[in-house]
Amino acid sequence: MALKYSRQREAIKEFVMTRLDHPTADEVYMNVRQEFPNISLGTVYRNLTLLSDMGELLRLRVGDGVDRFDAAIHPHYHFICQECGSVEDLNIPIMESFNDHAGKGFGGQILSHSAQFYGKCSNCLKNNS
Amino acid sequence: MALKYSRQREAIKEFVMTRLDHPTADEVYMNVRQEFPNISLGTVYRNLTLLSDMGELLRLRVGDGVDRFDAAIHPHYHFICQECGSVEDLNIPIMESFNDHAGKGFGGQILSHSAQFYGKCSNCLKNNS
DNA sequence: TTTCAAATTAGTAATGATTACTGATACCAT
DNA sequence: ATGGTATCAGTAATCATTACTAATTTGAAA
Repeated sequence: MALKYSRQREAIKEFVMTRLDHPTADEVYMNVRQEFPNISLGTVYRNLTLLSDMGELLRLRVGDGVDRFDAAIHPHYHFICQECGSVEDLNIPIMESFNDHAGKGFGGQILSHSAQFYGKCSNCLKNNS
Repeated sequence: MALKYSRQREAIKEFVMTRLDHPTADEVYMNVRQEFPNISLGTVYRNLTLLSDMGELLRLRVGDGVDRFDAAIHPHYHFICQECGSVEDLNIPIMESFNDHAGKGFGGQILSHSAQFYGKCSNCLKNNS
């Protein structure tokens, strides 16, 4: 099971890296299809999973039932717009002390956390809906 | 579409309220079936969704691909054991200032957040696996 | 450069969670 | 008691994701 190069995997990774939003497998599929018209959705999923497992991508689950993929692999928080569903990275550093804070009076051991922030993105604010 | 009483819905809500862990729809189904052997999984889902929409239950998505339901409807953080997958409530208050903190240098408007903490639960710590 | 085993692919079938549909039943105001 | 409608059980459909398989691609050794 030594890893072998594949042009499809390369294109998938390249595409995710160009995006600041957090494309779903289907969005990746739709776009990579322009370069590889016969690529299959299974190939996209397999490679996204592979790249995530290798730590070259982040698999993101923000609770909308679809997996999203993020080329920014450093730990960070996410913002989800309640209006349009868009997902953005937030630039504040991870609050490490939050782990200890949450562990007060808790019997187990807390090692990490993730957080999602909700509200309106700048676009939806502008269109004041 | 006035709401009508149903014994099934009552039993579903009752069951979730007795539980401190966060049962999935299937777990609710398995248990309510003891009282209503013919209840269908669809009925369980419909009522869990209805109760969540009415704000009497919380629908929880912690990223394991299954929806969980929580009778503790006040906002609170969750802990997920990386060992056994169990989900527990954390008793610390929501850190409201986190919203403003995260909004620094962000163009949109942050109204709320959720957070999940990961590690080992007390049970798995005890069995030091 | 040819060769060949192993990894990867495209295509498709299978899975698992959830939702939608339908005719029968239960609730409840009149 | 009755009639209208919400709810039900049962089942089919959907959606995201994973698994399977025969054919193709890769890359290291001959």
